[in-house]
Amino acid sequence: MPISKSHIVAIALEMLNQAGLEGVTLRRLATQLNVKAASIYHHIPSKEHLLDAMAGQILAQGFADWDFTNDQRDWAEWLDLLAQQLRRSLLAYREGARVVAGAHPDAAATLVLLWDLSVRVLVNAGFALSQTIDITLTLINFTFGWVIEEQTSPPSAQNPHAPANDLSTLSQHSSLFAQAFSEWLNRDNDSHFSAGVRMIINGVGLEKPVV
Amino acid sequence: MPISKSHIVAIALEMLNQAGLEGVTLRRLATQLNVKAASIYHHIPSKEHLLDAMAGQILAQGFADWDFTNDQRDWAEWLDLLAQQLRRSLLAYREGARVVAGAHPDAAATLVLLWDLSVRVLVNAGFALSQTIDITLTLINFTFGWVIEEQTSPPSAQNPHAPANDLSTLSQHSSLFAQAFSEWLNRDNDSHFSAGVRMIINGVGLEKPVV
DNA sequence: GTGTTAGTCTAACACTGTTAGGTTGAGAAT
DNA sequence: ATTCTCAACCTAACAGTGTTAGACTAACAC
Repeated sequence: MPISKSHIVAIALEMLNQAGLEGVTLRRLATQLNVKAASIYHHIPSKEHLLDAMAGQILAQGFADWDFTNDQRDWAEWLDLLAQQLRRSLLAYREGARVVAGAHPDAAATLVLLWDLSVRVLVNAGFALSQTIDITLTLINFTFGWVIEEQTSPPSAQNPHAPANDLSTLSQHSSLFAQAFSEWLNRDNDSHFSAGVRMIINGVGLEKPVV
Repeated sequence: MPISKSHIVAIALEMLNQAGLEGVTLRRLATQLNVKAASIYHHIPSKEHLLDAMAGQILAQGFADWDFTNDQRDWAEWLDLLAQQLRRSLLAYREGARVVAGAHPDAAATLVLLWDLSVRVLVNAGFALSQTIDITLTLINFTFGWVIEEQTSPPSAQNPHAPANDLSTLSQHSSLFAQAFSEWLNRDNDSHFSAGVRMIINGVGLEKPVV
């Protein structure tokens, strides 16, 4: 049975979760496919294209069960749903946010659907056209930045309950910061992210033109 | 005159702006320093450390003229200043946001100062301790996500006035999106970013406990 | 049976980060 | 003045990377 592009991408994503982004090499990937590295080029023109395809697949999987036609949602619920689902999709793979953010944009067909739907929902909710881009871009870029940071220092295997966050290394410097940080640690990452999303959505609400 | 760590980092940053992140290789860097690649290891233990030092330098330069003691600022002005200056610092170098976001956190001493100051300003303004982390993290992660996206597709040399943005490739798919996008293009990137920052700050304002 | 072609292979190229071990030269110690 | 030390550099190599050229094989079409 010959290998196919989708098969290559599937194995590459598996390898991404096991070995991380720098662990995904063409020779290792080929070995996993019972094939030599050069053969991959018969299906994919370059590693860059492979990463693009992986990014596309990550998003496609993350939004597989979505209905992209319903643009009559409440705008605030929509934005929350968008951010939460995007984060979940990126978290599904090790360094997923980095992979998707680093991919060529046209490789992710799912993003087109998301953008289009977001503009339609926001327009239907009464936002001005130009605002719809600002709002969606703000939320999406926030989510990418958040998950990239979230995924850079994953919880160690030794201590799975350690904060998956860069801040832990800073907390020893200032007592006030350390106090704020330790209090902040009482909630989990989901709650932290939701707090950020809530603030953004609340801010968006203030931009809504009165009808 | 022997080379030094700071000299290496300075040339590496120069090379970053000229050749991009993937163009910064130890052999090219050594050539630029009139030295062989192995000699760099006498001053820096690994490329990872070099990238960390570059990230630290990018932030140190971007916030060189800052006073980190004044924590009596207006909280909203402070957050705006933080976001704007952070973005400017990252934009100063090609792929600067990627470099800083990818660095080990403790490599950037400037971030410690920023975090500490931010917590103090927000506490002084009446925010709860745990909120100060949420707020600062939201703004910083948003800024990183924004600038990473902003720097991934820089304006081409052929058409310097083209949008430095991924969205351009999407605008051909949907007419409503294309319309929103073209209207959005009438403003420049600074204005788009400021709109995002403003929304976030407005949302933060709603979280402020009443005194 | 012959031709075509998809799919794989071997071999190599030009790189990369990194290390081991050798050379040089200047300043300190005796 | 001579030895010693050591920082700073060197050459050479290793193991790995993405990528390409060109040869082989097996299956299908006519």
